[in-house]
Amino acid sequence: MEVFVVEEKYQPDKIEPKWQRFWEEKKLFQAKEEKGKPKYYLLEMFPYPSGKIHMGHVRNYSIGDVVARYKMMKGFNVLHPMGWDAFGLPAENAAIEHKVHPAKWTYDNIDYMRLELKRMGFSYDWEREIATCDPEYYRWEQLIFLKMYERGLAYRKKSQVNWCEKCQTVLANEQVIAGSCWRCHSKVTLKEQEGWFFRITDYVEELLEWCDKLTGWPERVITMQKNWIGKSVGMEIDFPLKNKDGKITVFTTRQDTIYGATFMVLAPEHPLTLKLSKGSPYEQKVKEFVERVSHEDIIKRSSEDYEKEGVFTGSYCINPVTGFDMPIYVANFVLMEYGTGAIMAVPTHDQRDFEFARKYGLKLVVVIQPKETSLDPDKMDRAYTEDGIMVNSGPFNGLPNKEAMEKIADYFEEKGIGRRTVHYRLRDWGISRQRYWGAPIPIIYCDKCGIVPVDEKDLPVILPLNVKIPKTGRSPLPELEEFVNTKCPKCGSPAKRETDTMDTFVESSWYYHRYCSPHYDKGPFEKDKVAYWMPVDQYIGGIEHAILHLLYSRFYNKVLRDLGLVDFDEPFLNLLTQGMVIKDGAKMSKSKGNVVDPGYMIERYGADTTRLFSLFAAPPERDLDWNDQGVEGAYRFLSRIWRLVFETKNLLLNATLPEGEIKNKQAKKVYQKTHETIKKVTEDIERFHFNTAIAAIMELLNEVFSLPIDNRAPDKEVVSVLKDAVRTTLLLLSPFVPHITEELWQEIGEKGSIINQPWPIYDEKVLKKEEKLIVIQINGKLRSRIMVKSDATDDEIKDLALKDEKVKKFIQGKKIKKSIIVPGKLINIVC
RNA sequence: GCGAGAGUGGCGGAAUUGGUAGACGCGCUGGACUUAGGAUCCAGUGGCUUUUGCUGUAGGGGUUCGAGUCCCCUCUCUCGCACCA
Repeated sequence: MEVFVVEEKYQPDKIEPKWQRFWEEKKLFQAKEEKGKPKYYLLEMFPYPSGKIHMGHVRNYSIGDVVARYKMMKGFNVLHPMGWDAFGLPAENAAIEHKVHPAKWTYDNIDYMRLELKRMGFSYDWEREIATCDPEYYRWEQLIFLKMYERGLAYRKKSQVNWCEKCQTVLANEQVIAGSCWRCHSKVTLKEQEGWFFRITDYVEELLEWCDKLTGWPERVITMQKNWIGKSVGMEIDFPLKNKDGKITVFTTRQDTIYGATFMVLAPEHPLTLKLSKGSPYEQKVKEFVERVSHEDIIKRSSEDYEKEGVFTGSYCINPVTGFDMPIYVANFVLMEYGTGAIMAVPTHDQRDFEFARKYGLKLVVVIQPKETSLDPDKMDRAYTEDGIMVNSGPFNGLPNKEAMEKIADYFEEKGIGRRTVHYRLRDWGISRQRYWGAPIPIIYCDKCGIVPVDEKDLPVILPLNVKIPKTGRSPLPELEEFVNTKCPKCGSPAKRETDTMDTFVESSWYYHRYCSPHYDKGPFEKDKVAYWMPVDQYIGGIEHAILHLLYSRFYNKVLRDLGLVDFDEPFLNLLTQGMVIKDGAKMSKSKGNVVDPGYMIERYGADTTRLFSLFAAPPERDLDWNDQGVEGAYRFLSRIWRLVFETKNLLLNATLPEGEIKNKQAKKVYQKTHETIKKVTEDIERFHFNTAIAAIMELLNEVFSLPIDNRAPDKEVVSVLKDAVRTTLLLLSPFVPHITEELWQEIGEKGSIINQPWPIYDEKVLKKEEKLIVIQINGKLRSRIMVKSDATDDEIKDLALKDEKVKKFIQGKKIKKSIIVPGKLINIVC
């Protein structure tokens, strides 16, 4: 191709703002409920307005934008909203550090980040923008809270809670990651405190069951949710105390081993622990032990090398099936939170019990024998936890232990000493936060009437803004008399408001419903609009919310369903979890100094290049390795397209599209490649392989550059193929890089926005080639390649292959045993 | 420990159902144009090798006409849960 000097250079800063303005003025992304068009609700996890967008956002939202724009071109009615998860701690910390009010800090950040997102050219319907710190948002959250309270789904209780000293607040179990605070990573301690809970455990079975029906979710996330729910099926069994009234109830999943239970172990927090030792010579020791353990933090107690220790309480209980006197111990490895806080110890068949028994010289009885060998309790060096045949187990002797499980359960239920039970690891969701910057919990405490919900007509309970945030980080609300002091809605006497605020995960549990009718002022959302748009067809966000936000949202949606507000079971049909953005082998972070600022990238290379690189460098689920030279490559690619259009612009403006058979060989090749690319890119976008979709377009462009174009004596046919290829390239590329494609679309004389164009379709007929490349293998090894007619029969292919010079050389003097032909691909000759 | 996923050139990554391993991009090498090149264009680029091949997808074994892909064993890494009774 002849090279001409191009006056116009690709300068993204000149075109990007122009098109962003154009989209906004034409309201191209405003979604309306429309019958006759299939709806598509595309949602990306909304950001916390921390100040600036980061590369993780850029990646998440670029992925989403490709899907949104693609679906629009495919004829879907797309809802693609954006908003702000605007309550939360960093606003308070900023207030302390910079002496600026959390509200001002938050809204300033929102203003700045909205600008940044707009500079990226994302196709959001900004009319639907919401900020969760807006009373018009959280008033509905408070209303839902009241409905939940009415139904007993929100309740107050005193319990051992996770306390983050740095954040000065309570955390839900899901928010404690390996003993540390999910937000600030500092150590979490246990604390007795009263607070509000959502009864997520009421929905535990449904949440678990639906895990298997969420076929559009990554397996990984499903597994994590299942593990978190932690269902285990077993029995509760009663062990009567010896010489005392009462019993100890244990939970076990191994009732088949009960004949081998030789001692009992209680959690230090178990109510019987101190009682049982009272008055015995062991009382003091037990007290000291319990005291010591209770001061150890969660991290230490759950660490791998935590030594298993215990103390004898001085009491015994009786094994209900063997009559054996079981000494009762208290030990640090038994958790009060799980099961009943007491375990029957079977040292022969549980490794922990085994170690404990050896340490304190307790009795071992084998009750399950492996098939091959015979276990001797004195010679065992570890517990036997596999399956086997029951021994020393009275009426159950000789049975395989798996079979005995049910029989023992029946037997215990008949005798009334045990019952089948199911335990879950999932606890109720603690939503009280002792922080200021959150939605107030709409509850009033009255000395006479007790806990009284705020009247619905008095909502919202507005978070007062005229406060000073104390340096300690403690909430100013309890000291704020004008907020705290109120009247009891029931009896009218002076009363006090709840000063805890809600966990910010409550806001994010229903924002996607609110997007459907964001300005509705008669309820949380308009039912028919939610019915039209929901559920979310595609949700995109980080894997870090695999449990937290995604489990809470599933729960919340089910609550809304049971309140009669929505009529579907699950909020998110399909989920895509994108990987982290990495630089120099580590997650981008300020402390590591490897942060790439999107603002700088946009300034230097433009939004299109930034988007293109973040989509091209890795498939969405994987971590993305940020590479500055890779960005250059993306910019270079866009510059090449730019140049191609300007070099051929005059030809394109007057050209027609290809018609009929194309004679020029090279042109025909490009024409076929164009159609192949449409097919490939369409399929790749559908399965979220954006990197290979972009690679395919790059290939097409490389092919286009091979066209024999003579600017002075242009060949009509060649130019028509060029025009078709350029148009197609722009259309296929537009979801990835919308600005440059809009600009060039206009340059080649096309009318209107490219987003309003239908997605290109390929012609099956064009894909059919007259000749195909057939690979020849001999004994599975590649030896030669031949071109054969597409309609060649197997015999013809075989003949041609055997005539091939290279093949002849390899099969010389050998007998051909057989040949395998894969149509259109290869022939393998076995000899 | 349990569960899930992964291991492919110097690098990011392709190979959708067992059928040409390394698409595409980065980097690198050589060349062209140039006062210059960190612009652009052309050619090359897994390793070894007498250009004839041999070898190669963490390692070992297997199934198959044919294995990166399926099966078994081992190693390494990442993530999640972690004394869960």
